Amino acid sequence: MPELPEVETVVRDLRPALVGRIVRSAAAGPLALRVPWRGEWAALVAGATITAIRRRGKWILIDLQGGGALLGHLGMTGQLRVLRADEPAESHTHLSFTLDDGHELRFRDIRRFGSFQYLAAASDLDTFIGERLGPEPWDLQPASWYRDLRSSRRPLKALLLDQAVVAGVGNIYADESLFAARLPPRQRGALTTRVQAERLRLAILATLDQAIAARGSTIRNYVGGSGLEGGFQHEHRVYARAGKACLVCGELIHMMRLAGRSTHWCPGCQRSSRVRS
DNA sequence: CCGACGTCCTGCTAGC
DNA sequence: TGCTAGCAGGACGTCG
Repeated sequence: MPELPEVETVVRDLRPALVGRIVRSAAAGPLALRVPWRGEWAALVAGATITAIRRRGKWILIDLQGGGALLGHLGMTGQLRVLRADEPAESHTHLSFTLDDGHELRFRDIRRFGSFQYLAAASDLDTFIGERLGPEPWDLQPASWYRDLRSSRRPLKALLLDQAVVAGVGNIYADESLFAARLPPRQRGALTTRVQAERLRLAILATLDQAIAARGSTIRNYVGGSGLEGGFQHEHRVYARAGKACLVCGELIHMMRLAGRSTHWCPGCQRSSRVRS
C-alpha cells in the first residue's frame, strides 16, 4: 500500500505521540511478519526513550536513546498507529509497544508483507539503508540522475520502482510521475534525453509534494498514523483510471503489465519521441 | 551482470 | 444469488 507520501504521513502523524515516550514493553502475536520479530528484542527495547521518528524511502526509523532503533516497513497493507492501551486490538495486529503514557504503538498488517525489526547500532541502520536505497527524490542530482537513466536498458517504469535508483516511489507515483512528465512507461532508460530526465525528476517531486499535501492515497487499506484515510486518490490522473478519458487530452487511459505491475498511461499524452537517424 | 518473473499472504470483487 | 479466479500502495530470491 504505502509509498513515500503515505509513509511520510504516518511518520508526521506519529511524531508528536512518540518522541519523548518511554517504551515499557513489546509484544508480538503468533503470526510472523516478513522479518519475524525475535523475542529477545523485547528486553532490548524495554525502558528505552524514543528520541526521533523519521522516514527514509518507504522505511520508518524509530530512534531509541542509546543508539538502538526500530526499523519498520508497511509492505502492502501495514498500518502503524498509536492507540489508547485500553482499546481492543483490531484483527491482524501483530506487534504492540506499550508506552509510558497509557498508549500503545500498534503494527497491523493484513497480508504480513511488512516488517519490524530492532537494530542495535546506528551503523547497522546505515548499512541496512545504504545497501538498499538510492537518494531521496529531493536529493537527486540532475547529472547523476540522467546518467543512471542513460546507463540502463530497462523501461522507465522499472527504473522508478527500483529503490536503489530513487527511494520511495512505488506503483501509483511511478505512473502518475510518468504521466506528469509526458513520458511513456515503456521507454528505455538509455533513450532518455537530458531534457526528458529533468522533466521526469521535477514531475516526481511535484507529484510527491502534492500527494503528501493530500496525506497520500487510500486505495484499500491505507490509513495514516492518526487513522485518517488519504485524499490523493481523488487527484490521480492515470492510476486506476483505465478506460476513462484522459483529463488532459480526452483519449482513453490504457493499462498494461510492466515490470510485473499494472501500469496506467495515456497514449495521447505519453508518446514516445521518435529517434531520428 | 542485468533484467524478467515468481513468491510471500489475506481479502475483496468482477465476471461468470 | 453464489462461487471463484484474479488482482492489490512491496521487496527479494532465483532463473535465464
